[in-house]
Amino acid sequence: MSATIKDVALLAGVSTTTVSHVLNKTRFVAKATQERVLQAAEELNYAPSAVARSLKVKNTKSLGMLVTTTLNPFFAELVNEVEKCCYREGYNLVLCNTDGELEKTNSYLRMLTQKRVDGILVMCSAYDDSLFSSLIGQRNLPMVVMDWGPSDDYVDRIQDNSVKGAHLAIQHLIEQGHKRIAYIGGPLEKLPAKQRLDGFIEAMEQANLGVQDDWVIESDFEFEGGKLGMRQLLSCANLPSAVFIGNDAMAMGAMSEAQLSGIKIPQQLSVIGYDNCLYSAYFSPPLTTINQPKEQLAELAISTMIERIENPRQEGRMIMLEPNLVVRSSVAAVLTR
Amino acid sequence: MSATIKDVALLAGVSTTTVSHVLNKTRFVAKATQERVLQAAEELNYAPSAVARSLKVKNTKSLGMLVTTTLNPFFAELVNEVEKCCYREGYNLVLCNTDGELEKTNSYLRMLTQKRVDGILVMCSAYDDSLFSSLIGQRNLPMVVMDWGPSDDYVDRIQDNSVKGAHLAIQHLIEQGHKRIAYIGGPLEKLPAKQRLDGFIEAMEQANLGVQDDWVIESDFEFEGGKLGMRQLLSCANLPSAVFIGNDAMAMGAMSEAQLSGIKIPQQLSVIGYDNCLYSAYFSPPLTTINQPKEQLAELAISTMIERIENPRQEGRMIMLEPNLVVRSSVAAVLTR
DNA sequence: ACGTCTTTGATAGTCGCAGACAAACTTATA
DNA sequence: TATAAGTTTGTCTGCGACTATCAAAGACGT
Repeated sequence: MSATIKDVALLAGVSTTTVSHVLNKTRFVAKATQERVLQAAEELNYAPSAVARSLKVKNTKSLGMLVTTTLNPFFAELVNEVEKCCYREGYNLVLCNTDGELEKTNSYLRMLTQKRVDGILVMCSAYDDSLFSSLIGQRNLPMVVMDWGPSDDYVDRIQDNSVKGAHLAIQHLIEQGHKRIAYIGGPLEKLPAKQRLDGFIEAMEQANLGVQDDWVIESDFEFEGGKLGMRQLLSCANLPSAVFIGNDAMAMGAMSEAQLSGIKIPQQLSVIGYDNCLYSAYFSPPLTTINQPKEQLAELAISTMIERIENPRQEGRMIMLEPNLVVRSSVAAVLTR
Repeated sequence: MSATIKDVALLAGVSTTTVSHVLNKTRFVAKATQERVLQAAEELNYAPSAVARSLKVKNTKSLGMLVTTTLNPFFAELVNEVEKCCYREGYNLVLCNTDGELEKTNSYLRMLTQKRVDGILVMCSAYDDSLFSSLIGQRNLPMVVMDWGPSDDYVDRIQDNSVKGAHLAIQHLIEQGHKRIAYIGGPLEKLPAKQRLDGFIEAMEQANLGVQDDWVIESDFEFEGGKLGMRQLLSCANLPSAVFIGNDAMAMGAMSEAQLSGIKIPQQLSVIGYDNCLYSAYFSPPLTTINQPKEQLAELAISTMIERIENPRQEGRMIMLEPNLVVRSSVAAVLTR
């Protein structure tokens, strides 16, 4: 099949050791020899086998990433950032969509350990006991969890501080004069969804505003879920003046539904989202939302990962990321009358 | 570090051969022995090293996917489908975003060959000579190209028939009574962009409709590009009654911009997109667009890939996919007066 | 008791590369 | 001239799994 180091050595008239050394620059080799080797390699179109190399050096320079689904733009953007960091650091990224299925997750976990990836990034956002137990089975494998935490000292965690994000959103609405605020959120078994709800309630209470029961709606973080959530909200006897929606995808679905019902945004209904995905600047009207620092998140995840790969014997760390408000045009000021 | 086959053999009191055989079911082994082995493996949390295995069996059960950027929802959806197929077939997917940079592309190509992936899926859509020459350097590696074709008999190609898609779009507009039709497309060095433009012009000519020069705009397939394209279109002296936009991302940007300028869609301006991304059903109004059969595309790519892996010595094939029209609400009928 | 089958297990070589150890050769120094 | 020191390159083993080839043990017939 493809040429091996032996072929190169033969052609260059040196030992395989020498070839290995010039290719990896791992010891001095006379200029002339070096050139002979390089030329032989070139001539044979030689590509060193990373699999043989990995067997020897015990690392693969690849990372696995477990993510619910990249169909969600937020995850897609995050994966994109992660991939960028990986590339920069010389790693490959093995993409694993779990689709929220335990079986797929376990299967991938098995594949990844067999493939001897150097580490696993987890972004599944469900704090699910069964997943947790699958994970701890791999405890020897460096792992950083990006949105929920098995409370365990062996993995690093990065949290997005969704409670704060929700506060920011509600504060903004309140500052714009809103008092009647609804919430459409994600499934509560996902930590960010839960935190955003908690933050919403907390913020409302702090402002002495009531939260009406049928104004808090649990949905699924998807486009369609937003649409359905809005439909449900619109069926309420009285309507809020603003909605805080748990992520931008749902915000899109919700706005579409509301506008289809003839509701003007933001004049009749203000909307604020969460995530600040790329496309939220192109909604009609452009979406005011809470920004998650995705680049920073990816950056941190990878640097933490690499640090842990190089030094596995440290205790799990927990890093908190700060969200911030991005004002666009989907929130209107309420006229005080 | 982690347990090896030897450890398992030792614990089970058998030879490594036996362990290998029971794990791979490659020869009959007494039930009792089998169970001892399995139990030992379990006890040691044994995960066979795929890297050692790969070295011997000469395949890695992983595929590389070269894609411009998964930031574009169309690619994201496609990657998602591809990943699904890979999983089903027992392959891992190594995600490689090229960002359209030749250097990154080459670097990834090198990494992938070194990692000895079993094949490479290419979805870069630029028919760029330099990429082409990088690719043919890897001619021994199974490859399927999903949206443009190095005219070469060594790779398989899947084409989306964008010319036809453009025809479908324009036909639909014409049927709805439109005669004054503009076009905002992608960069012409990308084959689909070129084909969609060609199809647009062809369809217009067949209908004896003129295409006004400043109504065909070349942009970049991104959200912002759509916005800019629309801005440019709106600055024309006279406006069309409909726009065909080269992909859904640009359609989103364009619609946002138009609506910000107070133009009612579809009443004052009809819009038709291309790709039928998940989110296009949630535009305001929901986008009429040309559907690309993404699942089928992924399916075909993977099955073609696997076939070629199993039988590398066949000549390159070319498969054509058929787009279809999805009618939603962004195109209005023109009243004949 | 011996040979022949059948069933099951062991030995050793292989994949391609890295690196510890050491050899060969050159030059400087006593 | 012998020896030390330095420079450059080579030999050989092992990473962890697979697998071809052998070998042992038991069943069976004669």
